Amino acid sequence: MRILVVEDDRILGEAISQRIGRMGHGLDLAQTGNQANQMLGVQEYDLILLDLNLPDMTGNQILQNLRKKQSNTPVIILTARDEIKDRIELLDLGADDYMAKPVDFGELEARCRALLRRSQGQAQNTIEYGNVCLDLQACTVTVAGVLIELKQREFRLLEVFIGHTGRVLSKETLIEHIYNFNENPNPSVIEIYVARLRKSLQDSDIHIRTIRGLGYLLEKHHD
Amino acid sequence: MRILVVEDDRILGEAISQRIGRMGHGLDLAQTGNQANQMLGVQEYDLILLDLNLPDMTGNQILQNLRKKQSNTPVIILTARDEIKDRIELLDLGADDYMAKPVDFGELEARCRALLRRSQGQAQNTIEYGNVCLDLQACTVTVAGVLIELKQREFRLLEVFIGHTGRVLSKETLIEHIYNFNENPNPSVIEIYVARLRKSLQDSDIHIRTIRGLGYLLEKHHD
DNA sequence: CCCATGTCATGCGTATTTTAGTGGTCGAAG
DNA sequence: CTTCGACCACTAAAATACGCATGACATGGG
Repeated sequence: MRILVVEDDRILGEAISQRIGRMGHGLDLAQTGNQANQMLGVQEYDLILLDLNLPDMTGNQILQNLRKKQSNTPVIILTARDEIKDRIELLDLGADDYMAKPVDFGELEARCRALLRRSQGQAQNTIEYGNVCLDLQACTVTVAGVLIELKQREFRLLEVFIGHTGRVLSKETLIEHIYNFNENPNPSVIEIYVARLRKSLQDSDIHIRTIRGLGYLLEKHHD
Repeated sequence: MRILVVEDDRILGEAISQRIGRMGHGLDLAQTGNQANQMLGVQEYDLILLDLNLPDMTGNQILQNLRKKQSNTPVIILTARDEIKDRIELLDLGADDYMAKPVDFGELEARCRALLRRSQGQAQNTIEYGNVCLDLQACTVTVAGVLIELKQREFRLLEVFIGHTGRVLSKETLIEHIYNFNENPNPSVIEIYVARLRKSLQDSDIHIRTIRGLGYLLEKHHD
């Protein structure tokens, strides 16, 4: 999962980044509205943490901008202001949640988990597809109830696949979801991880179909 | 949209119901945990407002119960307690949001709207023409509901045809649409792909008519 | 320093795309 | 009505791009 943190306060931004980073997600930090908009133009995110008070524009504008593009990435607002009116407006604008500063990191993590879960169309902390079950918190995977070992990257890849079932995912798209902005690996690394994932999933009833020239597609097995 | 309100306090429950009802949604009110579980067994809801302190069981149990059934209906918790710990647990249990009592009705409405929007927002990106249906995300095509296999180029070509129904498309135009600027294939490749597409579409109710000297035209079949 | 993990480079096999070539069809002009 | 030329359909085979396996090379934490 790939998360954008928009926060001008360097200290707070870094603190959040660290915390989120430890959850094992790809993460970008924008310190101005402009920067944020640029990044949003280039990259699709799975979650956005948005500070309202930015030096160059209000979080409001960023949010409007985002929704205008038909994006439905979940957004959590961070705000020092606690006037209910504003919050309502933001929720109506398309924010999904908000938190008042000072931020309680534990709660922030929980809310991130809840929203990420929802945007994947699941309301549980484990995602199941076929006989494969991901535990997002423990970062473990079971196939038919048997625990299997996945490396971090493999796990994240599988997470993206299961979160986008029914969609063909190109190597580029997959890279965007499991790498940071400043990382530019060769798209062929995806081939490697797909290969490893396939090996790990060979006893499961799902498999990754390659669609030549387009990407990969997660499917249930039907022999 | 159909909403379940679980709230034992009669006054508050009615107030919420009225308010939500005015948003134009169908609504049921449960005053006990048992009642709630019963209703959840019979009816599928699009959103649940759940009071934590019920006479016969905790909201917790209802939530667990719900998630055990693989339901991913969004849930908003209503709670008088405002200890952060509890809230985190609930979010982790699969709640999507919470509000502290006393409830601000404006805010409640806004949150409901946000969650409903999100759960609806999984619109499918498909184009239909006749009995042919393109899924742009999965890059798949069905004819009369049956999945057919198309190569990448064939798919793109069909996409262009369906996106320009009622227009005669010259080979040159088609090439411009499915090739990059720097690629300059022989215009006759289009003939090949049209031939292959025709073969794939022979069981459909659309066909590609040749207009000699001008190009091709996608039409619905009428024998 | 060593091991675990992640990334990259090479070469091979195959699926897809493109070209080439042959024969067929259409339509206009004689 | 016939004939001619241009355009189109179709097959087979060549060329290419793509994906995969393997192993070598980085990197970073213990």
